Amino acid sequence: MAYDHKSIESKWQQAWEEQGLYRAEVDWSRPKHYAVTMLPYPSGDLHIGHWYAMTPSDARARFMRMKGYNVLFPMGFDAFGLPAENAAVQNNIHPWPWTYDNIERMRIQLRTMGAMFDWERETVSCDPEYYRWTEWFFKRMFEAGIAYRSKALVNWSETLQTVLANEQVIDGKDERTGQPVIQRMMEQWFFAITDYADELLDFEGIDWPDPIQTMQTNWIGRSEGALVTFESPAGEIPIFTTRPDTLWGATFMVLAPEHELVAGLTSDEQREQVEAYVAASARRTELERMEESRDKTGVFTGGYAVNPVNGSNIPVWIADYVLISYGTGAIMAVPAHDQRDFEFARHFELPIVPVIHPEGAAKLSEPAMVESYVGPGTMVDSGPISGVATTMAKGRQNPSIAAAIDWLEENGAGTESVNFRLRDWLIGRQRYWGSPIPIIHRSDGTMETVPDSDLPVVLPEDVDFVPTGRSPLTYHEPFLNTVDSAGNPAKRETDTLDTFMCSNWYWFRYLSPHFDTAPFDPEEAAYWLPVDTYTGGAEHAVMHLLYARFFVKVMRDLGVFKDTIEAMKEHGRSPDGWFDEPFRQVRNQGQILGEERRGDRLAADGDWDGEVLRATSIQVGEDVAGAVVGELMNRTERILKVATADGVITVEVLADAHVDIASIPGDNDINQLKQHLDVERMSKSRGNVVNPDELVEQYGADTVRTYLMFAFDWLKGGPWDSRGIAGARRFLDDVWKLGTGGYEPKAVNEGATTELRRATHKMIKKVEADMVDFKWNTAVAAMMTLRNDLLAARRDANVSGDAWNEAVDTLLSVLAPIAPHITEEVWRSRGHETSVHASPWPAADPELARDETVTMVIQVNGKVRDRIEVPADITAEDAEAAALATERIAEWTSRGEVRKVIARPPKLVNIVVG
RNA sequence: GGGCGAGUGGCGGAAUUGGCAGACGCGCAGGAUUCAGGUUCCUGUGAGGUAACACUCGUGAGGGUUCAAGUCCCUCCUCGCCCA
Repeated sequence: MAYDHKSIESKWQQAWEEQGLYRAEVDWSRPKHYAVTMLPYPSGDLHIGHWYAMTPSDARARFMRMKGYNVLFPMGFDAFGLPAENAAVQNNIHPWPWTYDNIERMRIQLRTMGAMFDWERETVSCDPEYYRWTEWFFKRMFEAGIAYRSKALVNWSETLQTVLANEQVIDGKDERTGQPVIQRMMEQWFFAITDYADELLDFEGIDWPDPIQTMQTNWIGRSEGALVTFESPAGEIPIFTTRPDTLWGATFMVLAPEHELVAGLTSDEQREQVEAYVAASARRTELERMEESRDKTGVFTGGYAVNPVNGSNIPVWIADYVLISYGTGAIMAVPAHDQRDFEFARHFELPIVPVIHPEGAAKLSEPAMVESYVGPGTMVDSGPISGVATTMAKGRQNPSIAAAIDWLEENGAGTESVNFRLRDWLIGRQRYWGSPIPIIHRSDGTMETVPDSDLPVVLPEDVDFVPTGRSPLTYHEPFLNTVDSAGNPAKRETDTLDTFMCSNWYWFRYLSPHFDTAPFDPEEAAYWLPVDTYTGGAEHAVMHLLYARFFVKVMRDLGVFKDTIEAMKEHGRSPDGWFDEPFRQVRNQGQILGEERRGDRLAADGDWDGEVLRATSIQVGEDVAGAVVGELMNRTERILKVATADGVITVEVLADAHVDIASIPGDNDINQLKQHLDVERMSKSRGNVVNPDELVEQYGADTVRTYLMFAFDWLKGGPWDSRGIAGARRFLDDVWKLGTGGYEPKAVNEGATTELRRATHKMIKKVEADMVDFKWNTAVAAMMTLRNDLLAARRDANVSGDAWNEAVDTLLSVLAPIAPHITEEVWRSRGHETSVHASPWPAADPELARDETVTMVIQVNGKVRDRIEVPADITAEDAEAAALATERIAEWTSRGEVRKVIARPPKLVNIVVG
């Protein structure tokens, strides 16, 4: 019988579900493993990227299960968010049915993966049963002062009289109505994530990828320095600086245009200019303002402030590169030692006063400076700290900074301070399709929370999605109008929560999705928490993964885990250190890109040098002509391989060749050829979208899973190649035939039998190590190698039946996590009573896996000159003697004197002959 | 501009972390099976070189450390991500 994936896969998916094979239940007698893969947004179609993310995570969970763990691997939907609301506005479909229809479709698609999801624990974040607790968390955070309202710059549409989300603003205009949008300070909801900044910098005890730790650390951006206050007629201007040692070189100040003292500092002569500038910067987003390539702009206010270190009066400017949301919204400018300040000073002809004497160089002279000096040296013209050395070190590690901070503190001019780049998390969204914020605004302007018994505040369903740019909640009177606790008329909060808040705690809800007295059941939590392995895309490296860490620390501090900790203790497990971080181990997969396109048509002209064309002219485009015309296949340095009608031609591009690429305007160079090739290749443009449903139909889920895990380095991803999948299918066809075809030994050979057993046990060891490490491609390669050994053994029929059966059953066991259906079918057909997925992981016997002899490489002066078979336990002396004794080596050693012999038994001997 | 990561056959990718470069697969070529195509089965497949060996070259470029470098160090080029 041939391998028919269709009947097998649906049969086993149904059987596993009926038997509840993947239902995970608390069992204190067994070790647990809680595996979570990032839950999908219900866009309506499962794409190949979902398979690439989820099926290896499933394989890992299955592997852990076979290793003896009680494994929980749930699935859910992150269902609030923008696309549903856009669909509502564009197609007049309410987000509710749109979302739930999509979820229904995706559930079916997800089932075709054959993953071990425990559907009993499914969680949907837009379900009132779920967001009741999202609101509850918000309430606790509000009560604890972690959720608060404060002014922030927002996108404001004067014509619509509404705040717009960043995604709604394109080029400074509302994307729907085209009305202008300005930046305006307004009251917004925040979470005080900066309170946890220091703790979030600590990754002790968790196993996360280094790049993520680096990204989060940079994102938090801790910098040490001092807070210094400048006096001005309009009031005190505090600034934060990382270089208080250069205060004596501060020649002007710059305030953000939104700074509250701007109006007070502005002189009458300057008022018109200042007001125009403030209005102009309101039209720019923060992102635009931070573009460094932009020309420096700014306006003098006409006001002055006093530098506290020397009493000098320095001019106060405003410029939009200073952001109100960073630090204090004001900076001191030291043009001699800061490049941005230097450029500003030169542009506006402001004074530059050097205060660092560069190491081993002449003293800086202001008129001659063409850029700021940021290197080490000695402080000069800096009052009390003159003569102190300055280094490249940051904070107090730098003697000049330490001296300056000490002086500031002694003289009451400033204090040592730490500033973070991280800002508090703006969580309010002027959107409908999100979790409501359970706040009531009283008529006197104060706020109160909705009582727990009234949670959740439910989104009204009878809303109109008129494309006004405003959230329907803002004009839905029955929702809006309510009463406060005293019975007086009041208004509901109409902001909803950022969807990152919903995805902050979903793995807790999986534990008990229908629990109705708390966000999660402490009895479940005590057993399953924390999450042991969390997998998902690296695009969530900062936001989601940082917010998740923050949120768990908040939960801990709010005492949310109190009952869980009690339950844990009752079961004799120590809760210490288990509730500081959400995920003990995190791994990120790469991304699957669109299928490679053939390279572009290219024509080259030049002079032939043998087979190689030395090109003086290259053209890329559709209608091109030249000596060589074909598709660009590959490029290394100056060498191009071009597939022409006559085969592959090598073209060397001369250094001064003329390059013309039709799709890239202007002058082109050779490097752009490669870039162009790559960009085209990786484009996800229409026509190369990979549909997993079609692949499953044609090859089967097992083949798709195997191919995805085999063809890529999981951490890297890469372009899809539709041809390669045939190899995965051939492998499974072979597994089918080897497992179901029977085997009759003819002439049993002791050596061949031992070899097969050795290969089997080596394979177990290799696959196990690879699966622990998420190295799916090499795990599959090791299985394919055993497949090749089995094919050879069957052809020769020279291994014992026992060795054959051991090898086949082992192959099925280790392949089971990757290809769950075919392995189950073949496993059962071989007479096993229970599921392969409930069977234990095979044990690698180190005795059987050990090689008796190995191939030893003999090198002469580092080059391989001979190979011999030696016993695996050969001593260094014997290895050396054996190496020197071979005929070929004798030939080489006779040419000179043996100066040295390095023996690394049993793999290598290197003989130095000179 | 700064930080992190990467660059290996025609392609995807291996290489036990300093010890045989190219595992495994795709593709391609030759052969067998077949009326034929496909499937399947054998064999080969980094480049040069040879009748075949030998040998020479070869992991983006250049230099260095070492008995030994894809791997470590320095300079440079290119790509990707993050931050400015």
